[in-house]
Amino acid sequence: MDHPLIAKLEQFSRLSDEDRRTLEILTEGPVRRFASRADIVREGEAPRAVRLILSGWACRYKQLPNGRRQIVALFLPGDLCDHNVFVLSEMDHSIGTLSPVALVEIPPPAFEEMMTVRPRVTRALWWESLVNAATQREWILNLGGRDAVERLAHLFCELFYRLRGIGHMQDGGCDLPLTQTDLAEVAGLTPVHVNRTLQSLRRQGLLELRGRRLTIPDLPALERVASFNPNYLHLDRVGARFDA
Amino acid sequence: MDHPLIAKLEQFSRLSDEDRRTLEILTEGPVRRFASRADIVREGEAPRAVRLILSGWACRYKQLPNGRRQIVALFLPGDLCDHNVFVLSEMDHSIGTLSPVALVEIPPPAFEEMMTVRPRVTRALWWESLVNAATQREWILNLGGRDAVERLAHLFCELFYRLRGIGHMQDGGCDLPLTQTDLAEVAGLTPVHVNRTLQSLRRQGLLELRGRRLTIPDLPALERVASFNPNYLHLDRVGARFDA
DNA sequence: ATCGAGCCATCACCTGTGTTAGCGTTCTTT
DNA sequence: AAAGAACGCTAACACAGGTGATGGCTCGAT
Repeated sequence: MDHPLIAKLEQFSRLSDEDRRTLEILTEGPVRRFASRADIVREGEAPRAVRLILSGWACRYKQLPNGRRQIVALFLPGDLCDHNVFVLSEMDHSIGTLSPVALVEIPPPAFEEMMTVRPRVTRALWWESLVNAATQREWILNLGGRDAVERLAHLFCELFYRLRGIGHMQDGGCDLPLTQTDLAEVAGLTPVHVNRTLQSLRRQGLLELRGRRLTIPDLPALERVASFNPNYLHLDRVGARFDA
Repeated sequence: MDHPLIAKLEQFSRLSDEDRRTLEILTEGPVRRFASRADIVREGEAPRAVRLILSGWACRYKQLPNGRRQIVALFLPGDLCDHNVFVLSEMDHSIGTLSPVALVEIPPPAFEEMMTVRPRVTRALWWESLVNAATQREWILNLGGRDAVERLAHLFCELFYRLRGIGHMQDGGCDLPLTQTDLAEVAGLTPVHVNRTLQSLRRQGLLELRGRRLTIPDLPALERVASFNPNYLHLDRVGARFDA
């Protein structure tokens, strides 16, 4: 398998062999593995290292006193849990897995040293954190401005682009470990209504969803339904990699 | 009036006279003024400088093709529009004013130079950008997990803390330039329902709102209604400034 | 002094989503 | 092989919030 962080950053800028090697060395620490549905960090704990997801799906989530849980971000392979967390004394949210996950923890000093010697990588990492922020904003728009059908359609469009960027889409399809309850916690809906909404998307031929496999037969159509605009992903070099 | 950025950063760490002077010099460029309801930057434009709000209220917003507008962040005096935007080639959202605004634009080189010579300020700026990210997450939770009453109550709690941090709360009250339509665009509601909800908050004695002035007579009560937890604002030094 | 534009308020009605409950299937565990 | 848990699906009903329309107030422009 290709290195997911390198694959991700190369969507933004071309990296030299030297850059790539630096990233490989940085992330070759011991691999930590987590079961599905386990917590990686909990709200209230002190942040320690920078974490890189190597495989599997994870999420940031926050819990309300009434028991409701809201997923506020999804982590896919190649995603970093914010570079500078260690400035903060306490986590304001938890990070948990949605499937079995493998990750490495990058020691902050190694991270900072790399920033001084590899400017192109540093710039690419700034890009990645700005894209994260933009994605958060898009989720706010999604929750505040779109109805259930548009909201789920938008989520699947985003996942399509993000998974393709790390080479996880094969012929319009991907593995989707999320349950309908997970989707509900992402979309701010109830599981029942997620089910209704998925039925509707399927009936319209916008989605196939069998077992743990998602297929998007007609991405442009889905994008139209979602009023999806990928500009917030800032995929500057995408033409170089995916055009015919 | 005190320097709003310095006031803000001192909620996180104590700054030296030297640090303060550096920040003052950095932000003493020409002041640009905008009328109320004007755009500062538009989606699609290339980002240029780092902007610091000196006075007035502004917002990031995104527009849906159906005309709906969603405010995804509020800027108060002392707030910076992300440090590193200039890495991106194109804005994915617009920034507009909600009241008359004065701001300075900090040239990126000056910014970067400061980062190399004033580590404590740099750290404080990291803190500020992490707090921004945390606030975005909290807004996602707000939209996804809370009903209209809780949502508006939460917003007013957040504004209380943020305004207090920059010295803009006087005896439990502040000026609130937002119209009910603005509140609707923040909270993902219709203006009509915002009106209903404000009535309800007023009837419960949680809020006074006359003219452009907001008073919160009983913050703890409002916090309870909102299930507000200020941990996401990471006000590490707050005890040093506001305790009796 | 008058006009018009915002803004706040209110009403009646409608609809998207939540709630509760139940059933069948598939996976896991033993 | 059996039992239980998790998950997907459905249905009937309830309600929070959206829609559209209207009136009154305030305030700046003419």
